[in-house]
Amino acid sequence: MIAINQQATKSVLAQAHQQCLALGSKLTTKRSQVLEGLLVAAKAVSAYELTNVCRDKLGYDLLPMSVYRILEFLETNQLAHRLNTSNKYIACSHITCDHQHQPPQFLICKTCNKVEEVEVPTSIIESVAKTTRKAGFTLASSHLEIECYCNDCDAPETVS
Amino acid sequence: MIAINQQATKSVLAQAHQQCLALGSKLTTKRSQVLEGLLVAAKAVSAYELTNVCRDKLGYDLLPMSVYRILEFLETNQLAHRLNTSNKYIACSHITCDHQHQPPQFLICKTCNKVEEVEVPTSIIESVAKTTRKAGFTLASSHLEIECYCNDCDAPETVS
DNA sequence: ACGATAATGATACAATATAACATTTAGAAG
DNA sequence: CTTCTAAATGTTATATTGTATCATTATCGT
Repeated sequence: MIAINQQATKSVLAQAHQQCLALGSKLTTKRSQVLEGLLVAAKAVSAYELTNVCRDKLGYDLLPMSVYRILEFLETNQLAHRLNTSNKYIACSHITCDHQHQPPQFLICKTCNKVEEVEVPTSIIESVAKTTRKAGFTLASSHLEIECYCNDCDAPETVS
Repeated sequence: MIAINQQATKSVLAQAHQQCLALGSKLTTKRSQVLEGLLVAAKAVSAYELTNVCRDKLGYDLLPMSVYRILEFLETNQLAHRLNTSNKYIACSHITCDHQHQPPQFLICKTCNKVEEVEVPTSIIESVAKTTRKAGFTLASSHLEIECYCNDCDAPETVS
């Protein structure tokens, strides 16, 4: 199990390296370490939590300031996402795909921070764009974050 | 203009007072002051910014800790909303309506923090609920926040 | 008036984020 | 191979957002 995950991580990192090159940037050692931290965390973590994951689980020593900078780089290169509703970060779950994606829709467990990344259906994008236009605004991003409970955590009480 | 706004604010506060009573709680002086601060701000503001608005524009002296507590109260009583994407707060724009509402959808200008609060269309709620269920999650809230630019601020460059 | 509960005051501190400047590293130009 | 430049990272300080805790005050039913 652990071996398989390590293998999978390694392959994602290799792919990420290629993706950076294609975008004219470089996945340096530190950047790769931060991305690896996101992958082993396997849920949304704050920049400071990620610093701890990198140190405790991987033996990488990174300063929070560097982690913030690198997370910004990873976002720009579509390797990670920032979740605005929780001020946390996750690895992009589509690093090993090569097709273009719709804007992401994140299903975020309020309890354990597990995140499922799916594509925003076209119908929603169109509906949101229309509403936005009607209200006299211009859409900046269709990225959606939805607060949920995952099956492991279950809602505290019945949700209507 | 100023007189009209003051009048409008007063009427919203009176309505808010009634709404609290109906919910078995009380809109105390401090709480009313914080709500008034949100109303005169007329855009999304952080708790600390709100403290400043209350002091500078209204002459009310409030501690940030109190403001946080009161904002939580106002949220519970559906008089204010917390915007998770920006860690800011706005007055509910439906205080003077008395019908039940759909979950709110917020169009938020990234530049000036102006916010338009509309209802989430039923079709979106259904779509999100379905996606969520399919992924093995339970929806916690359909509250949506959309990043936009308002007409006064315009997008920094053309948005696709 | 008395006691219980709600509301607010006050202080401290935790968690998240950025600014600013120094140093090191990696490539390009000569 | 050196030197210059730009990118990346290190380092420190500080700003911003949010919570915990305990003390004090106000409100209300009895």
